[in-house]
Amino acid sequence: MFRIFSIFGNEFNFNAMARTKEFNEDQALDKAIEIFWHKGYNGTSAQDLVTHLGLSRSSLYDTFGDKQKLFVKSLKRYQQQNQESLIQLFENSENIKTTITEIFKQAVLESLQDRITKGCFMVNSAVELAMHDPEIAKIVHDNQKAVEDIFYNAVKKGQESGQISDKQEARSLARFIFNNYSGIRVLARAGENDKQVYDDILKAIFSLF
Amino acid sequence: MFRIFSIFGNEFNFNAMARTKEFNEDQALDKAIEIFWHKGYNGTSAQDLVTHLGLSRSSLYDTFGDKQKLFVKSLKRYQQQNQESLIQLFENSENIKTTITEIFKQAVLESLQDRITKGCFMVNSAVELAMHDPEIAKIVHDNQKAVEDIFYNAVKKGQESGQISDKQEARSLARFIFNNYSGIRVLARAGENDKQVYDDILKAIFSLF
DNA sequence: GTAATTACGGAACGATCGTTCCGTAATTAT
DNA sequence: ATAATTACGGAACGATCGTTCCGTAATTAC
Repeated sequence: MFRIFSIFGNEFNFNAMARTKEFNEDQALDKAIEIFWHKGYNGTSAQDLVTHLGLSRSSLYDTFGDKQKLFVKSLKRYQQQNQESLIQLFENSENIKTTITEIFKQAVLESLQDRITKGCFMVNSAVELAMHDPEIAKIVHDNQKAVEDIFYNAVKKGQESGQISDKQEARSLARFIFNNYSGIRVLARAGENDKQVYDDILKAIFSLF
Repeated sequence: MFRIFSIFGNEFNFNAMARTKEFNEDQALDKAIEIFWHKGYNGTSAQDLVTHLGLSRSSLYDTFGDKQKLFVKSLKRYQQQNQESLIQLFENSENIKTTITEIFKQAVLESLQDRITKGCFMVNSAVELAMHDPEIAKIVHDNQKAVEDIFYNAVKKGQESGQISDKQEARSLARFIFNNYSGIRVLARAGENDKQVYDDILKAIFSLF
């Protein structure tokens, strides 16, 4: 920090140093994502955060402000990470339809593998908080639009290259895909672990295009 | 209440009467459904319940046990009500596919009309609680199976009468329909109020069968 | 070293949580 | 009227909530 005081026309420069943080902020945020994802906002106590993040109450509050601010920062980070990996998947994709099926199959795999099925942090937050917290609502809505657009661009590209049937409008298909992705994540969160249920849904989805 | 005491071989019958409840238990449950649906389990305080149900703490606890028991009873009642109305819809249906579209259109209407969009109480509870409360998980899972079966029977009937294409397996289609219904309810809970988004999804869904 | 600043660990705060308890009201058979 | 029972209103409980505060540790320019 660097401060300048001016007293009676004389300037004094103070360049005082402070103790360095003993933890990495991004790593702490990743831990916060984990526990908020698992337990939800209301289900996660300040003590849970202290324990799971491994830093003291004061450090936690000094760094992130309060519980709501930490949650918002976690959710935004999660959003950004997922959005980037989604974009990358389509950038490296040779066949759009195959990539979309891979995305769904991956979601199903996660649902079946995870001993603790967490669903989707964004869907969970939407259901728990969007209605009562405008800031969360905006993040959820922005995410929806962003993901929808990523699917839209992918579908459009797929239709132009003939990989995807153009019987459905690209925008409609993108929204349809997003909707089914949400549904599957809810199913996972609800603890469904019968692979056949997911496979049946995927079969129906991908017979559409 | 009726009690029998036996003292030294003599039986004494006591038939003592008590004050009558000033509220209707089912009406109170409906109020509980409302507020739990709106605010979620963790978001609803005991004071919220007292205020919204209009009865005292003691009456509330005497009647329903505790908050979790009241929630379970509310969710079960909601499940039963919805299941019955769904069955009735298909019993009175002349065209299965039309009825299914009506169900979705109704969900969309509710999402757009409600000033406070509550989504679906079952979906909300699944996301918030199924993972941490086995009793809720069972209700959610039973509901999923029951609703899936209702759709399955309806689809099968529709396919036999030629109202629904039999290109899709009935079981697969039923699960697909359920999945999209969940998705739409999440969208509503997230506050989506652009009719075009819902219409696009419905268009895609119903082009499948 | 000293001064200045920030990080840390943990105690402590007031508020709210879900729940219990108590005194009184209501009800009806006796 | 009395006895027996349950319902009611509201105060009160201990526990936990999110948050703040304080004393000490660490860091670096001077």
